Amino acid sequence: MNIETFISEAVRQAAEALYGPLEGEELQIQKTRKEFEGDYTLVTFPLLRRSRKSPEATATEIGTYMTDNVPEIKSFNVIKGFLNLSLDGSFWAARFAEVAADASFGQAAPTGRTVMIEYSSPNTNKPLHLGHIRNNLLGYSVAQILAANGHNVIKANLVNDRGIHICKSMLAWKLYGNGETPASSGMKGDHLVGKYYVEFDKHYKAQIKELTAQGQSEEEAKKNAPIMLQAQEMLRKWEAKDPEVYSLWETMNGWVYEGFDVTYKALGVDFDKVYYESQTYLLGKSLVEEGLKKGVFYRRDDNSVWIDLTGDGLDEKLLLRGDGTSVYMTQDLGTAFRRFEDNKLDDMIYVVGNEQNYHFQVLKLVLKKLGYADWSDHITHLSYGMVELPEGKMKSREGTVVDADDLIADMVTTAREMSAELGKLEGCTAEEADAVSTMVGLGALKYFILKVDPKKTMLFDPRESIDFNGNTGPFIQYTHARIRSVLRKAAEAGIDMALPFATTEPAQPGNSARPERSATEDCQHAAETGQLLLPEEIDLIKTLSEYPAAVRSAGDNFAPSIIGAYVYELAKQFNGYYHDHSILKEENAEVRRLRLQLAAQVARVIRSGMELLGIEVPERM
RNA sequence: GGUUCCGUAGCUCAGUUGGAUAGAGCAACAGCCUUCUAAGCUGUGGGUCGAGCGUUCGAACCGCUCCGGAAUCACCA
Repeated sequence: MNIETFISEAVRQAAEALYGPLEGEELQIQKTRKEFEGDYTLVTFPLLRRSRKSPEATATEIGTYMTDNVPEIKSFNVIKGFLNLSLDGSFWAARFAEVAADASFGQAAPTGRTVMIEYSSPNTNKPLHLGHIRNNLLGYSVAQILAANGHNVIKANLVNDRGIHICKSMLAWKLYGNGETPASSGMKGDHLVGKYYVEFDKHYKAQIKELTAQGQSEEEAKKNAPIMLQAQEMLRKWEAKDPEVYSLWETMNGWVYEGFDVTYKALGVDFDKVYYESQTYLLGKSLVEEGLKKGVFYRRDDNSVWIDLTGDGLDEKLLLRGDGTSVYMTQDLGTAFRRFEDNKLDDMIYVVGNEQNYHFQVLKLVLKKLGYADWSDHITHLSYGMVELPEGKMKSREGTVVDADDLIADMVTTAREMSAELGKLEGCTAEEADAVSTMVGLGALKYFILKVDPKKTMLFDPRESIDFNGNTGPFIQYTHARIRSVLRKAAEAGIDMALPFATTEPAQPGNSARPERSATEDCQHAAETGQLLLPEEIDLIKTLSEYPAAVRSAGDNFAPSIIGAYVYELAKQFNGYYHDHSILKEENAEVRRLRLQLAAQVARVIRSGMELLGIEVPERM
């Protein structure tokens, strides 16, 4: 049952019985704030023009009507214009039974919509860094969240494997590499190629210096540096499919992909489709022709094609070079078009940094002007903020880039040290210690990044390692591990765990493992006899039942941070409960059973929520 | 200059379509392990929600104007 719907319908009926038909926006219902008694609150101000009474009188009138007519409403109180309604314990018991019995809790029914989400999109000339980590984690998590919202999700990666930057690495390797390979150097492929990209830049700068010393202007020197001219020559050869250049390109890209695969695997992200720009960069030209025909685009004297967007507050934008070759926009128009057609997409999401906001604004506008508004409207640029260091932006030239592989390794090492220090690794095999350190280190990193609203610029200070206490991934993982530990102990002690709502199958007659009462009856009985459902337990049930709403909201807003906040709140709340109430030592078997089940459901939802963030949770830590 | 975005505690961040006395974590200080894992729990201090107008019964949230910061406005991708 959807609780919010239930409440708002009940309130609507009460209000309409008292004041006649209402408009939609006149009913404002929200969760009651912690500091007041009650579960849900009606804000009466919008109703006053109907009731023609004071806020207090209106609230009291509706509250009285509801306690008299709605069995689930136990009591109410009025504070200023706010009507706080308290639901009966058995109501929450029934909700809990529903949650426990729902094997796919948090997973929405299929919507039939197909959504493609493109993320990662690396260049093949250097290894991944912290910025890519944010991109990958966001992309993967949003994909998980959309799947949980019932969509068919296609995870796509568009690899930028061509262009002058690739040639720079290739050329530097050819000139200075002495045949070095990942195998010969023991270096990860992407790092090796990245090394030569840096090497290129070093020589390039030296040559510029030399040329300016000879009297050339800086601009001339940049153009005339021999190494740059050679790189451009190499690009031309590549485009002409020169066998030697092409083969080198394939080899070096192969190294990079091997390296990326390792990083992706470490991050726990994957893709359903990988596109290579070398195969798509010629797309989009037919769309340009179409635009010219429709008079949306125009051709300049030098034969280049443009669109004038000044009427929309933007600028004039180039769509095709004078020599007929594509630019970024041409390609993106083409790939967008092809993807919608090939995959029958309902939505297309690009996880790309906010530095490209303008590009996507233009992309959508151009598609719209071409008459593809139905697609344009279903393109979302999931624009995320940069990750900054205390001294500002990461700059590869200044060596302030935080390398993805290094960071991951550091996090795992820190996790291991911390675990050892706390004595958590005693009695563990080496494999277990590895597995837990990896889980916790990555959990800390991922949560740290995903808990921040995607669109905000975020700060990362490499000098202070990421926290493991407080609002962190390990805190949530730890809560899960503690619950699992309790459940293990219960099983070992042979405590009755065969709870009817612990399982997905309906109770079978003759299945002796199950008690005779149903879950709901069990809870209700307990609630009636006052043995179960302490206020803290009701609070936990309330929070548990909000999980689907959190999943929905995270999906609507493409915001893993909403899941993060939810799971943290749940874990925190459970920790307080755990501290105050013993589960295994509870003597009343019925109460103990419910507490075990409550703990089990909290663990389940934590696991499920963390899965949406791409974070694993350990059985012990 | 145009466009887009951001500004909340010393620091890092929440704050769901406008609601009650603005919340967490870190850092600081004070407590809690003979008791299901102390990576935990409890308490204390800490705020002109960048500023000012306006809309409203009610604004951190909506509108306008400033101030401060970021990105972008390439025949790069």
